[in-house]
Amino acid sequence: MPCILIADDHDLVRDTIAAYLETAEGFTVLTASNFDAALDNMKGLEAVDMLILDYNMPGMNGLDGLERARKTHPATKVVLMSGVANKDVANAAMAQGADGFIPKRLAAKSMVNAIKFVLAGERYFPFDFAEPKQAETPTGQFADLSEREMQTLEQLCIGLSNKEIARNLGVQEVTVKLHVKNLLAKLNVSNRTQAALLAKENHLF
Amino acid sequence: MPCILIADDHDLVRDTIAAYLETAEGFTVLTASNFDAALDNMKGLEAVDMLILDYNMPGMNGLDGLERARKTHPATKVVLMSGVANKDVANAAMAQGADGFIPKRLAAKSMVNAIKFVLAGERYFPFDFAEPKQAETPTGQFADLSEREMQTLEQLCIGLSNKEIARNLGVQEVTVKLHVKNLLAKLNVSNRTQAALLAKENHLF
DNA sequence: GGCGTTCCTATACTTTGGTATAGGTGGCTA
DNA sequence: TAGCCACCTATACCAAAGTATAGGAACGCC
Repeated sequence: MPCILIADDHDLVRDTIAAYLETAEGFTVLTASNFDAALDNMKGLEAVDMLILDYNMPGMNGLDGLERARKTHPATKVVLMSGVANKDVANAAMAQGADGFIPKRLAAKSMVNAIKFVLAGERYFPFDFAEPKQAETPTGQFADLSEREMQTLEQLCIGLSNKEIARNLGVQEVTVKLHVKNLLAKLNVSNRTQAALLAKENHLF
Repeated sequence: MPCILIADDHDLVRDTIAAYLETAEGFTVLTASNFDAALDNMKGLEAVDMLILDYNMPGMNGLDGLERARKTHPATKVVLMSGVANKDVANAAMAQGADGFIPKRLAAKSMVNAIKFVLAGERYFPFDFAEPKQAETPTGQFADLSEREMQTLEQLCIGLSNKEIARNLGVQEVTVKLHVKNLLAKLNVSNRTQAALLAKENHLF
């Protein structure tokens, strides 16, 4: 029977998940309330098949905890769990060798499926994180770009020059320069390349 | 008990998968050897929970088949299966509303897990497709960049100016300009923004 | 009407980016 | 040894990008 260690500083969250995995699935479940306690717990017995780490937890220190856990216990599957983390964190975690990433909004049944997946040797990555649909109203920093500035940004994102953009938008080059200048300020970046990169990172275009 | 319809023109593949799902999991499995036969099969009974479509199959016509299947049977989960398709196809399929994508190289056990996933209302997307690791030797156009040019490109990808790059690399600004000019030519793009975008698209940095 | 906003244009300017040409170093290789 | 290549530097020039300031047209809003 698989043995799972859950480390999360929220007692309620940790214990309910543990209880669910124990009763519904029959897993052996250990718990810890912070990162160091988790590693301590694993020292005694080497039979922990999976370690579930809360991303926001004392001692975790972002992805450092992941790295440390993987180094000290290479045979144990390590899965990150988070309630707030975004796609980038999940991607980074997977890139650093996590065996899975569990958003807390996942249904209990799906979480179990994910865990089984990982125990079977697969890696679990929640689909909605793969290409998160951008909110129709652009988020945060992009929200207060004007119509024209947004169109300009779009052209920046294919690497066009001011002249080309001017032609495409049917305005003078000076106007494009103005738009560029303004959008750089609004996005808080210092040149067009950074603006394009930023927009791409946020999957705007 | 879930009812699954598998459509694949390779008899061996189709029937072994069907047999496996029937015996090992107890699913009810129907089969079809091309796309139109699959749709015909579904006309009679409305109880097909999941439709597994081979991406390369007579009548499938790329992602057209996916669209047609989804329109005519909105209640049925549709999963695409392929032995050769790459990440882009998988992404496109998921974007068009497929409930899952199964590469044929998946272990049988994992495939079952994926199917259960989808039947449970999740969407399955194989992790290795999410961020395919770039070949260590940079592909094609990036292959003949020199060491320094590659380093320069890396800095371009965070939107730095020539001056900043020069400082970071410990050389004069003119030298950076030279590297930039050369790498633009090698990558066949016309400015630094396009170079950065291109590198990012290929997940170089 | 006056006000604020977005959008457009203009002139003028500085900085940055990109090209061209030339030359020096060191390493590798035929 | 000669030749190639990656790398660095220099001078010079032109094009593109970005800044600053000013003003006009159109719109909605109080």
